Amino acid sequence: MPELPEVETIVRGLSPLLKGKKVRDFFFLSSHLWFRQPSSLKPDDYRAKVIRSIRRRGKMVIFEFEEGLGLLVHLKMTGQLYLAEKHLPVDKHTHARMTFSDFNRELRFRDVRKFGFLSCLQLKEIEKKLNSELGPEPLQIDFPVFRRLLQRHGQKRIKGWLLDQKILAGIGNIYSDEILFGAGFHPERKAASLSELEAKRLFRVMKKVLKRAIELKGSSVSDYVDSQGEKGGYQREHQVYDREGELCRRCRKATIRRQRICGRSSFYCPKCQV
DNA sequence: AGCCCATCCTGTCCGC
DNA sequence: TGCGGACAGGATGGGC
Repeated sequence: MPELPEVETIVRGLSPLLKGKKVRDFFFLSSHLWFRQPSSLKPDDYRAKVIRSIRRRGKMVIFEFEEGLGLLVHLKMTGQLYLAEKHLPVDKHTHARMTFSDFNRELRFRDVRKFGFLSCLQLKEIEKKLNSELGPEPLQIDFPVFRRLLQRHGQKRIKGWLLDQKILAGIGNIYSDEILFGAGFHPERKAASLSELEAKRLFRVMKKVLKRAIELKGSSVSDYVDSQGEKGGYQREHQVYDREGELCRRCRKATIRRQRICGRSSFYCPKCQV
């Protein structure tokens, strides 16, 4: 599932290649993608527009075109956004394509489970939506703000706290489990139960895990590939995620437990995480 | 405020 | 070897 490190990797891959390129054609291949998402613009409106920038906010990708046009993309669990040679055939899971007049590859949106979306909106509308739906970026936040957020939502369990996009934007099921293992906290600990020192540890580990995952171009579980169709490498460093029944890599005594917490499969070491 | 559940969707896996 | 059912999960919305 593309979370912050995966989406960051995609954006870093797309940005240098697509910045300044002019759209030739943009079209949806699946009607569900068009009808399920509110849009104020039509795909045809993007014709001949130049891409000014591509950026990430939380788990979302934002394309900025000239004249205030924007495109908001969320990959949810199985979405893919990548560049492909135009002549390569599209399969039934490819739902949108964008071609360029000055680039020999095309941008494709593919999503097996159809949870992801593209939203054709003005940049101003996108900004408004992001500001109302997302909390701050985990890699930009400073410790005092982080601590305040822990206290403000203190009754939440720490796993649900990390997963809540309104509190912090970009962390999903894989990284919440890896961060909690790294910091040594049981996923059901209440956010407000962390002492100042413990909060600092969580803060530090959160940044370390996310940065390392970006270095390795994300975790390839499920369908994740980057903008060039390549897999990431961070899954090789997973300590707990999807390791149920395996030996804990830290204590070498307990085995990793899997438990449904906050509506998600949660993996943790019962000995190392308290 | 926060928890739980259902919903969207389809490929995969398990048991018979 | 095949079939049916359970399961996975990001975000949302409803009910408690």
